[in-house]
Amino acid sequence: MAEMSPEDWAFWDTWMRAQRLVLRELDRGLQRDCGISKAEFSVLVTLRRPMRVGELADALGWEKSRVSHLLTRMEKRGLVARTEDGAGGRRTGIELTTEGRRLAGSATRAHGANIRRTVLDALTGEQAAAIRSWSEELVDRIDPA
Amino acid sequence: MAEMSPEDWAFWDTWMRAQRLVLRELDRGLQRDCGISKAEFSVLVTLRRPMRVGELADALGWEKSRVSHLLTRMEKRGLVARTEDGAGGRRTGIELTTEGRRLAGSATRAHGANIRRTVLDALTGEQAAAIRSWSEELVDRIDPA
DNA sequence: CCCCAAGAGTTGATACGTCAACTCTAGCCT
DNA sequence: AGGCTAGAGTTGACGTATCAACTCTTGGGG
Repeated sequence: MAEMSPEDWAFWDTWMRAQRLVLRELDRGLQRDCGISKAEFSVLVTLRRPMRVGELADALGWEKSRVSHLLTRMEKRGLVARTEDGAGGRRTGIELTTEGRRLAGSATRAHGANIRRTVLDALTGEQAAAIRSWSEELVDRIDPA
Repeated sequence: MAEMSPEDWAFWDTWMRAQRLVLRELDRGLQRDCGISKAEFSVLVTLRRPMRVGELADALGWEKSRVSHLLTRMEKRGLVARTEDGAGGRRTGIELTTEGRRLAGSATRAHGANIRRTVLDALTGEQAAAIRSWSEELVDRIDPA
């Protein structure tokens, strides 16, 4: 395991900086255009049908407790509703409200446009291929599940 | 401004997922090996000499208030100290404590090793070049300053 | 039938980032 | 000199992420 060279650090710093800028830019866009955070956006687009909390957490790759906290906040704003699961009246489920479904649609369009403008338009085909293959490798390596 | 195609979304989702995994992995490593967060690490390596808060904030590209909050927490743990600037007894400055300097060194080694193992070892030369040029383009585009 | 162990979900404590409002001081203007 | 303004720094409120501890229900053993 070799040491990090100055070039390695420069590469790393630049990448981290670009990442931070992109995330901040997109967060602000989503907040400005739709009034939601990126995390809330993820919930809106993932929750296409009624689900249990654990199922949603798995789909998002988040911890249950994070999902629970976020759902509490979103419920207060009328974007999601906690319901009963139906099957025997067992446990709680969650689903989008009408307002949540409406927001999911408009936010997808707005966020997509922001992504395209901020990130994808700056990307050549070669760069896209390199980044895709690297991303896939990283995901496999860190979280093979 | 074209719409996002399903391939665009797939590319985006994979990249975001890889990013999240990498950041989480490195954060945990730093916490486990050195007991500090990534933000604290950045302060430790940036604060090589006594500085003013605004100078540090500029060097890091962060908001002053974020720096101030973080310094408050780090001061409590004895990693940094708020001092007077000297020149005429004007304003407050900040500097690393002995403990902070020690941690800066060991954390740089530990964190560097984690970065190399987690990220750089998964990278070919071509991918590195593509990602570097893309990162630079993004930084120019979003934050030309 | 009663108890208890496991799984699902929630809650609380703590840490962090952001925004806006606030304090303090130095330099300037008259 | 008196007062105003600009810049530096801090603080508080709020939303958010993580971890651990907690509650509730269900299903199994005795």
